[in-house]
Amino acid sequence: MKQSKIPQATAKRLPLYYRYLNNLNKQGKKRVSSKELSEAIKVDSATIRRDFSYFGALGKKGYGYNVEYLLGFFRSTLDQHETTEVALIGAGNLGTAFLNYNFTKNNNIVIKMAFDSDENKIGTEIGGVPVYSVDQLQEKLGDIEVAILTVPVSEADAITEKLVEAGIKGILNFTPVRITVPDNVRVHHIDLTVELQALVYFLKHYPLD
Amino acid sequence: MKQSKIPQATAKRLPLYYRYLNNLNKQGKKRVSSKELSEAIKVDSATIRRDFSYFGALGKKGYGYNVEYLLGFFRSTLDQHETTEVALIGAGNLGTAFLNYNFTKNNNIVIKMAFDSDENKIGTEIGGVPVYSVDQLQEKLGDIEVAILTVPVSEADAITEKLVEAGIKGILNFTPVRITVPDNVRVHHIDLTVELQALVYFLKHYPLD
DNA sequence: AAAATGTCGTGATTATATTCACAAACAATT
DNA sequence: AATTGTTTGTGAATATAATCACGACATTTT
Repeated sequence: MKQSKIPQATAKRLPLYYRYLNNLNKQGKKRVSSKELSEAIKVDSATIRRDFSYFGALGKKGYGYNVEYLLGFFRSTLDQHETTEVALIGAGNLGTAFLNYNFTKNNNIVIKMAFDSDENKIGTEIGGVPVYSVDQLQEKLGDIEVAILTVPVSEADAITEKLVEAGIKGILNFTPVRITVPDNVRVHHIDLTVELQALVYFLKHYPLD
Repeated sequence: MKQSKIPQATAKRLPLYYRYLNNLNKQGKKRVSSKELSEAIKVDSATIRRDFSYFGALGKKGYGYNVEYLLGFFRSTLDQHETTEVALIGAGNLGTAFLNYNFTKNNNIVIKMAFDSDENKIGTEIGGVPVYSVDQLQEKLGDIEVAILTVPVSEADAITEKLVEAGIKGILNFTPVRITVPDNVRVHHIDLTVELQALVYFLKHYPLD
């Protein structure tokens, strides 16, 4: 389970590789080179080869990589053979967008349940996902370990505390709040305002022309 | 305009600093230390001091940073004194979430218009933002240089081409497609599936316990 | 079967980012 | 006014990541 020493930067690219290999496979492509991959996903070809090499010698010199083999390899590396169930907290606009999005298409990740505090939403289904009251977090979560957090800023800290109590191990946090969690809980922040502001900043200060 | 040599990693943190300083200022706080900031936004205090130092000596030894001064400094650095107008393409679930989100609260970024291909949406307003047909991109965009791309995968490449033709310089791309653009156009990718998969991967392979 | 071509895997190099650790400067206290 | 405590700013060290560049080997062509 812990074959560590794979650089984080590499780990973050794995899902990207996986998806593109899936596409190639569906198109019936049999082989692919690091150069081809590079052009498609905009990652330097040497970086791709280096990334792959952390897992051993997956390719053949003068030939490239066998799509099916590589895909199978990444499928098991990314644990795509088993389904990962996640919960979504906060069925507002952004949350609803997720609920209507079919993650399962290419990935074995599925949103199993959602939580909200709006009486009108509790008890209904959104995108086929049942919505429970946030008060039911503890009892409903079961062994789900990953949560998508799309609640308003004002709720973020309180809900986070509840999630941690209920045994959540990973949070994909879309609120601007830098939530505080114990050391054994992993949080990835996606801060949409920050991303937009950063893009604007780069445009003005790092002209590409 | 190009005071370059500020590391990209630093630039990406600026909006984060800016928002937190804004909060402090609203709370009436007069001074803040790198240590305090560090605890709030989960960035090492040495990193914060280093980041700030790229802009000169902004603090006082033994005292910390003056909130109001620092805020003012970042406001102008991040060009927050002038409004940046952006366009949103694709008023689906995710797009609608953005349209209902008030970026302008803390940031002078505003979504000025949206584009969609759904006849039922064209001509309406969502979250106070007018929705036009994607066929009107060229004529309506005006001098808007930044676009948020929330269209389905199947549309991504075609729309991107139109955006580039219409003079867009920056794209915040929420589609899984690694769109191809000329060198003078900047693209930031936010790939929600990849983020979720990466979080799951880290949980399984990089245990924190 | 020989030559030409393509492509990997990786040692070495370079680039970028983080963190340590401490002198210097100021603030607070007595 | 002297002492103590705080916090910056940064040189140096370390860590992480990207890129170069080429030997080795498989494939393809002639």
